[in-house]
Amino acid sequence: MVENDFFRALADPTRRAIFEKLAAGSMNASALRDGMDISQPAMSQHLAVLRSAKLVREERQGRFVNYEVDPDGLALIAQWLAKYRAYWPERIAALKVLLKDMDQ
Amino acid sequence: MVENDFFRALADPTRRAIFEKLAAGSMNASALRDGMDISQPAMSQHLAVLRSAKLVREERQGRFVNYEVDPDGLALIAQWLAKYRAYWPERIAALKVLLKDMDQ
DNA sequence: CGGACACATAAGCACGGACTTATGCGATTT
DNA sequence: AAATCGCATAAGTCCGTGCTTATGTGTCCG
Repeated sequence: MVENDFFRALADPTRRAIFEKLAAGSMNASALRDGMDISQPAMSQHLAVLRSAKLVREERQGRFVNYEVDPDGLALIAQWLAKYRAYWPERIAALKVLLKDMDQ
Repeated sequence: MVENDFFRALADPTRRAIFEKLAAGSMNASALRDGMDISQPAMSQHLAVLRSAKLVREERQGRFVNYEVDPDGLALIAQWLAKYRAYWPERIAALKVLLKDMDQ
């Protein structure tokens, strides 16, 4: 189940912090670590979870692995959210119109 | 932290099933149970988690408690998603325009 | 008024998941 | 070629969390 993946992946605050950092600009695993007080294996494991949730994708560059945000995961979240657009508050009701394009 | 709440709440497949059921129509806790193979206390605990995440809200009716989808939670998810609209695939890029209304 | 009902809460348990230390594997450097 | 570096994986530990059984609280009905 795909939904299980991205919700579970983002349920962890550390992984959300990693994701936010990558959203500000792609970087490798070591660069992600500094300023985060997290061990190297822990970072590697978090990235594996984010990867399997399609929230992040890797690109090998020599002995470095560059990570960046994967739009696929965000699209999956948007699709999940779109299923419940009937309940969205009026403030963002205008979204309904546009999301019709997404469905087909 | 609010994000922590709704992501963690939806990370559990049983709670997502409950939420989907409520999205199809509001009902009380007992009605939610049948066809779900879940004990009464478990359902009550799940509903408490969904409630604190603002994904669901209750409305007491006599000795029954009617539950329904709370738009606030969905709005919070939409807001979170909006932060990363720079990475959305082209297919739903049109959303960017509309989401500007949501930010302000 | 007393019992049944709908639901919430308490307490205990078992399992998953996030961490640790240790090690493996490619790639680069000297 | 050997050492080092960047990262992944293995194995073990600890804690959060989802379940259970038991009980509490409030509401309806006979």
